[in-house]
Amino acid sequence: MRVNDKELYVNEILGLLEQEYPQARTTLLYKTPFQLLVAVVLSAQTTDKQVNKITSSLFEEVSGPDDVLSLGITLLKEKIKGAGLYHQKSQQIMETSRLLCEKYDGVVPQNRKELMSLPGVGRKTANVILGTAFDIPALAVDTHVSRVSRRLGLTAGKNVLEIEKDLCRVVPTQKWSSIHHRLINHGRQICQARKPFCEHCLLKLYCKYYTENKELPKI
DNA sequence: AACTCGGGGCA
DNA sequence: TGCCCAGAGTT
Repeated sequence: MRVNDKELYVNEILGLLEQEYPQARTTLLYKTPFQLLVAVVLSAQTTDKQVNKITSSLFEEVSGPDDVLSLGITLLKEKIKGAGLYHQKSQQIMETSRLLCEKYDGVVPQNRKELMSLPGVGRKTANVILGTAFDIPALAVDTHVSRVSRRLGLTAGKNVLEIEKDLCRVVPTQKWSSIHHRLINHGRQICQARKPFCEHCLLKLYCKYYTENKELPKI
């Protein structure tokens, strides 16, 4: 497929996704970049429903890293109980808050290197923050995005870096944060790993696994 | 690339 | 019960 055809193809897919998911905002609750950071850290191995339950009360008291410090590790752990892996996450959030206050004047940095130096913040979380809170072009590739991208033939890569690189070539990154949420919603609601609802999928004619009747990658 | 970490919701 | 969830860190 030529590059122009590929762009056309991607634009058609993005148009259908926009039609399916008109609202282009995150399902995660947050008002400050720091709250987004905490919400994304909590979301590992935890359903967004559970994350929202925790953050809706936590964020009444916590809006910046200094609030976490004054809360203390014991109360913090108590408040995020219910998230998966909350023992290590409470320590990571505490340490990250301490680093932000001491080295970054309490402000969440706006570049990937510094973000990833914070405990609990990996490449995916860093890219979500850059793209969503700061509107900086950054593609956050998680399991849903990688699965949907592979099924639609937007990438041939398997690991996240390859997929991120492939997507950068075909997706308009200035609109990424909205596209990101749509790909995720599609992956969670329709294009599920084990039981995809292909009959309800607006994109099925673009899916090589559907049209070629191949076995779906189940990631 | 494989492995560990592990609370809670849901069938 | 068994499976899964908007991952990161270490080896």
